[in-house]
Amino acid sequence: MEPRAKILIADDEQDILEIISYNLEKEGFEVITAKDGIQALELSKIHKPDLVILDIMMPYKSGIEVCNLLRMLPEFKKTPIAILTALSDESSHIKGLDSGADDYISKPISPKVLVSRINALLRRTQTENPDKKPIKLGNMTIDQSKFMVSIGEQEIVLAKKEFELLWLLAGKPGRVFLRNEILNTVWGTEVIVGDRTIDVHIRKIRQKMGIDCIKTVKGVGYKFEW
Amino acid sequence: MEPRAKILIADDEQDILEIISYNLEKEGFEVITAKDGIQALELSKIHKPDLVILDIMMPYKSGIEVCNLLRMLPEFKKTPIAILTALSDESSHIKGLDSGADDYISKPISPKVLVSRINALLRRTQTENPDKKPIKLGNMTIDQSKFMVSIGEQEIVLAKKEFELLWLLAGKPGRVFLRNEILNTVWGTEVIVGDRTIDVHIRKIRQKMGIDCIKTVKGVGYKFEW
DNA sequence: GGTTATGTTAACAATTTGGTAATCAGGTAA
DNA sequence: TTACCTGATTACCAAATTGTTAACATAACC
Repeated sequence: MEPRAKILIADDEQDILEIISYNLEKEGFEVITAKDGIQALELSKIHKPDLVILDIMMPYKSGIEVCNLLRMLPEFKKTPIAILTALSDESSHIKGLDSGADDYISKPISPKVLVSRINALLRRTQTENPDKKPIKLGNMTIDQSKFMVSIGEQEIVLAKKEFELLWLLAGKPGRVFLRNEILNTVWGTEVIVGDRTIDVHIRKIRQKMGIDCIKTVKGVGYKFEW
Repeated sequence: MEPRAKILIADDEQDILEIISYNLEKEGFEVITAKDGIQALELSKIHKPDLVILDIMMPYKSGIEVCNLLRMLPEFKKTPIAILTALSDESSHIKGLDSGADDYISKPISPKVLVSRINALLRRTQTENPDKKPIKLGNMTIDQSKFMVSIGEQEIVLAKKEFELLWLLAGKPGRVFLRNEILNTVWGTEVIVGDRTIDVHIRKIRQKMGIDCIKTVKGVGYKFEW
């Protein structure tokens, strides 16, 4: 498995840290743990995680304080931050969101649900962030930062979903992506869309690209082939 | 549309069972209902559902007990299990998640929301098997992730069933697969197909491959031999 | 040679996808 | 606000592909 995102998680309960780490690592994430607010801040600066999960109740600095401090650093302006808190504590919920956190997760939470929320967060920001390198195949370039595809001199503008779909397929040319995989990656596990949605987007991409570089594997899925 | 998942739902309230069944069947699911914990267990063993929904409060065995017992059976290790419970009952929330359930759904819930959570659960688990390593034998490669067979430079395109059949046989070269084994693996136990179906597919594979690498073992089955 | 299992072919059934247009949802400008 | 965009999704039917069956031919085995 290719390394996925780097996640920093801060909580003062060792048990929680272990359970969450275990589950995230199983999913292919790289996990960094911190056991208090100060450590969370320091480790964040060192490791530059792609996602930060902060418990509210921590020694020295609360999750909310850490969140606020991180947001002041330019490199964490856009990093997704999730705040963990006990179910009951409604008032901190509000504070948490005010502090610029992207999600608010109440404990207890099942590992699977946690993973899917993390995926959702990463997806949300990864598509907005101009941080990935453009894909180049022959005279074609797919540039995520500009949200643009060019073939030779010609520039093609794709809509968001179209681009995400193409990005996914072109990321591993030749590999067949099952319809389910595509749904999970581009649309996420939370949203439900009909069967034909994928086809329509594929069609639009083909139309705009002019060249048929997306092959249908009937009954299985789609693949990109240059 | 190919039949979708088989869902077992257990609740002691007849009304709930009916409402949920109705809505799930309308969505194309096959629904099995159980009215207590014991029945839920028995019917699960018989029908092997793809997803199990358990109410917490049930006679004889609670949903959590059933969940724990199911998880002990190898065939239910990975089956998604959702626990249904009344909104108020927070403590069971925790127990429910500890019991290895994949989702926790609080009643009351609208049919639409329920359906979408079921879809999410199914999708999450149905995709988990992305790519296996390609089979390589001499100059032949069978790559499941690319859904492609190549002999030397030549690429051969097989249809879905053809590929699955070849994948099975080539997975253990030399081993003879009984016709029944093939049916169970490629077609599944639910579908009934006639005798000649396998032969026809075998023929198509032989035809497309050009080389006869599938040997007939008369009265027994087929084997792959390079 | 008779019997049985498999091979072959073509027809048919079922499924999947492509294409088009309608609808929905969210944003933007007058 | 309203009217008007654009993108996303759905609906629907046509077209293509795939899967299955049936019927008959052929080969293997006794």
